Amino acid sequence: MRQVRTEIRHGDCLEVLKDYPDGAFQLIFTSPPYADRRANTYGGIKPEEYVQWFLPRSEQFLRVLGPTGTFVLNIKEKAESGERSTYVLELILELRRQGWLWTEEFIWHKKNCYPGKWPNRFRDAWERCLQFNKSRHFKMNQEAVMVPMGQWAEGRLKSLGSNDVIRFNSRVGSGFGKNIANWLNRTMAYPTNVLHLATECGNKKHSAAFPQELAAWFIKLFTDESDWVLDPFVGSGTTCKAARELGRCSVGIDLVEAYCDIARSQLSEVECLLFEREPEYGKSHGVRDKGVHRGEHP
Amino acid sequence: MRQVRTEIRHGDCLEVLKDYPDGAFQLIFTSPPYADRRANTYGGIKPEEYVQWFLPRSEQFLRVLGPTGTFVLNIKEKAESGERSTYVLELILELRRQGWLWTEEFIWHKKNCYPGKWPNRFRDAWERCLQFNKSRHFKMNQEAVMVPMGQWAEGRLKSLGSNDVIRFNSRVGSGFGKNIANWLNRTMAYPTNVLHLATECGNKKHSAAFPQELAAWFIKLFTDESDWVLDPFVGSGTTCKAARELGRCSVGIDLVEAYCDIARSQLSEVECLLFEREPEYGKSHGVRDKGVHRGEHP
DNA sequence: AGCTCTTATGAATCATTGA
DNA sequence: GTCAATGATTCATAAGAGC
Repeated sequence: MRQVRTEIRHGDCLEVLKDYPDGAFQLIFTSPPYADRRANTYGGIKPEEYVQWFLPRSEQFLRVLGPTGTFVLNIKEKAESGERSTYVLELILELRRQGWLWTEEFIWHKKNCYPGKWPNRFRDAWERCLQFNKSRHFKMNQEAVMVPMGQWAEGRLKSLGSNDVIRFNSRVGSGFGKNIANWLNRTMAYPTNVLHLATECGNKKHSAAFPQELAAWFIKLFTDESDWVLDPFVGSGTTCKAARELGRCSVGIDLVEAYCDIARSQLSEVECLLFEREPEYGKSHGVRDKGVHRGEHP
Repeated sequence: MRQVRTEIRHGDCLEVLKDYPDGAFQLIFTSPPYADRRANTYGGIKPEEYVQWFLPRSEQFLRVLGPTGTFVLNIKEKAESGERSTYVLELILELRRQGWLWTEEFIWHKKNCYPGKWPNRFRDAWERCLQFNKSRHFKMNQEAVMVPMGQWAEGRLKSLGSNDVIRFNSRVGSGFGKNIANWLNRTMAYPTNVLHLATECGNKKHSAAFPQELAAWFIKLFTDESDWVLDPFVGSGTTCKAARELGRCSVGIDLVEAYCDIARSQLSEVECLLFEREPEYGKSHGVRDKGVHRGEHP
């Protein structure tokens, strides 16, 4: 493994990103401050101002993203006076005008969503993960996120007894054995555009807006090892933590200094884990940077 | 149970709905022809013309919907030359300008989605069910769609077939029904805004665009018995079938005569089922109309 | 009756071909 | 070129056949 670099930068991504050259990143994954949420820390952008606040920043994203890169935006509009806000819809339309291709909308189904009961509304159990690209020909490693097949195949696999295994071992190449071999290869299936993930519970010191697995899924899908990942609203650092554990370099930016501190401390824990694991494999992973780096560009 | 009336009307809903008075319906549930889909039967509305095609019709929907009524639109944009179409987003924005409140967006997660493999896209496993209202104060029967909690209840609920649901719906208040009601209350939870349903496979003579359970869910949630339900693009009649089995009156409209015929024949089967089931409960359900009625307004 | 296994079939999407 | 039609790909269901 090559050296994995991780930078946590304090500041407004609109300004900080000017330090980075064109096409520096392969993936931008972020969950921006939602309109009127986290008002105490981010100043609470109003829904009607959200699009105009976002566009100059996404212009920078467009610049620093590589030609085959992907921008994934995790967002969900709130309900306000009985209605869903429309600023996310308007944002999608404006991002297209800015030059982005709106490739796909993934659904993150929150298996354990926030509890509550209202007379005219059920609990909100999903968020959008909007995929944008600069080109139709972007990098996508579909095999990296394959999942075990459903119960239909599961049932069939269970019924494969020792006879079948013997037959498989001894007769590969012949017609029948070959069929089984092909069939065994098909125990994994490609996922769909609906992701089922539970929100991480509050056992961590600082709850993240999304589970690390969500960031990890998109990182595996849209980057290779040593690629650079950006989270311009990094919060408690989940994206960078996921990137680091997957051997991807990353830059996380946050307006709030306290969040940057949290992110750095979380990343130090990752570092420890990596060192502990190393002896298991009996070889150096080349992880020499014990702290979290700052200021070195991709 | 009072008489359940079901009308299947042939024609363009834009014209046919002029026969119906203001506020005649409590729920409009429909899955309109998607842009560029079903071109052979519906003429295939182009994405860029879709909003302008839809708006005059939704203006009629707004008129015939009662003040506490709900309009649920099942729709999904296609992917075209690598991008998702934006006409659904634009439609939502235009419907708000027309006077609708965009109350909620439910996600129908299609457990068995269409297969396929592409280099830059996974299979599409979800559709939108957009909820619109005329007022913040709409009718919503949350208890009618409660779902089993956890595995223990799930196993027991499997044995509860549709007969039991009918029994539960129709006989709450009597001793037996009350016990069921109590038991249900302890083991049932409110659902979220994500619905997990499989598309019905081609075992039926004519495949519907959505499973009957999807229509039934919204009918139970947003109407009472004897309320009127409208599906202005009724297709093979799934909405009216669901409405009828739940004791709701309904009007289904379709541009294609052949679809109207299918819908009517499906409804005749419902009629037979209702008559067959009746002796089980030893009382009249008041279903006297053996055919499918036409022309009588709510 | 319960099982297993086979098979048909979808509101899909993209690349290619032909007008 | 731009547009329409066709083929290849693929997986969760449920009906149906066989034991």
